[in-house]
Amino acid sequence: MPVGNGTPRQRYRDQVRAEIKEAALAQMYIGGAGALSLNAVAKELGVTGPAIYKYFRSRDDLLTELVFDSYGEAAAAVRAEAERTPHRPPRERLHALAEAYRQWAIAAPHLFQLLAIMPSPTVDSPPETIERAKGVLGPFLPVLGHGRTWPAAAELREQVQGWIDRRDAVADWVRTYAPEADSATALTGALIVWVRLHGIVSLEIQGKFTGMGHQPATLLTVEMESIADSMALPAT
Amino acid sequence: MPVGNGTPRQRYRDQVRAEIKEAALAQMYIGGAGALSLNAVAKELGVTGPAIYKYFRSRDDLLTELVFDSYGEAAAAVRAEAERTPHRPPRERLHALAEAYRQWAIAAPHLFQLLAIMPSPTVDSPPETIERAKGVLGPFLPVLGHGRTWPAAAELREQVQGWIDRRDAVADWVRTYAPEADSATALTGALIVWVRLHGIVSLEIQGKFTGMGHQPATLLTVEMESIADSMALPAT
DNA sequence: TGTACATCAGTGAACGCGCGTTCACTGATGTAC
DNA sequence: TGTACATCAGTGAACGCGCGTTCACTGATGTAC
Repeated sequence: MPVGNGTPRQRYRDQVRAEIKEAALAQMYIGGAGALSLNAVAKELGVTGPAIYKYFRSRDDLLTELVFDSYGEAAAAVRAEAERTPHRPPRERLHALAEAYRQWAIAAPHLFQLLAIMPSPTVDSPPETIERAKGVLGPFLPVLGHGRTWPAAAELREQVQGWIDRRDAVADWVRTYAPEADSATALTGALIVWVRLHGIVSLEIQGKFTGMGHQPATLLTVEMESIADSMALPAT
Repeated sequence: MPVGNGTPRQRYRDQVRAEIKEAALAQMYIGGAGALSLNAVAKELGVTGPAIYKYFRSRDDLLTELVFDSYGEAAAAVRAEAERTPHRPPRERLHALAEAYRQWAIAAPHLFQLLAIMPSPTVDSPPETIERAKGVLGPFLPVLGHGRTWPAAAELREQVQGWIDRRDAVADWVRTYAPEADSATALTGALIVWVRLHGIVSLEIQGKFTGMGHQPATLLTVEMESIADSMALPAT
């Protein structure tokens, strides 16, 4: 969203839109995703309810845009970590990327809920959102491309390969992030990473680990190290 | 809940309570957990809203009881599978138990949401509920007790051991299900199983795998086999 | 620089909705003598 | 077996709430000549 460009009116519009989003997120941060009320947001901004409709067509529109932004932020967090140390060993980078995602989720649990937990019945994912989701897992692809899949994952790998063959968008996506890697290897690895990462982070965010005797970070390390071992990711 | 005992009045009460729950679940099955309205349930039963209050003190009470029941059903599904083939190799049983849990979740996605996904802000988990949750993972314990933890999991294992040492309830729980196993080994394994199982099943239930080129069952097999390998679970 | 006009942010009233919950009641069911 | 009484399931009206959304409006801001 271009803030700071255009006519004064346009700049004002962009700023107010941003303020609405901010207030909406603050509200969801407290009450959890799903606790979004346009009237409450309006009151927070010192404005009447209908005023919001000058900036967003509906509640769903606002929500959809927030989901969209969330993917962007998650992707940015992972990408930032990837760019921080581009030349470290793959094994080390895998841990770092996973932990970066986890830290982002912990810092912004309402955003995490928005894109990963919330059963969003009304908010369907438009194509652009799916496009954005690819950015979250993307940085993992070149890292995992340094490994290989293991025998027990052969069948899964075949299914993934079939997906790559059938869908150009998927093939392109993998090639964009990991042009030098074997696509099926990288994507199979990413699938496993995604599933394990989601398992740990979603349970942690929902507070299901409360009172249990382990540290989520340790658990995440064990899980990622397990993938690194299975895929024989280089440690140097 | 004892249906069929007591005075006629009591039996009637129990039956109506069951009907209310059933209608509530049917409603949540359609609209997702969180779409529970007492008025709608009452209408479904051909009764006015306030009538519900003769059977449940409040909406939250009803929800809490449904959550409680859900844990019971999940636990029953896993236990049933465990009792079906008690003498098979641990490796095989691990796969079977995990798949049984997955199948239960797929068959009753609203119940799964209720206990695993729903951000339940108002419905706190009473101690009895926690007690029930132990029944879901319990049957995994003796199976995993046949293995050993691996080097990369050493730190996690220590944390788990500390938890066992500090909390008698935890120690008792593990001992009940796996009296002959090393507690730390079984519990560390169960933690990993839980996290991976939840990762896959929650994403599948939420439809996040839609359009992707893999079968969840294959993914689950890969993940459980990975645990079996890491823990050197006997295959015979 | 000054005036006429167009744009558009925000208001306030209103719509219709469904929600959880309370309360005094009626009428059927079950119980005790 | 019959009658008096107690229990209690369910009703209907009402309370107060907040929600998303529409609409005609006013008044300030920006634009064009």
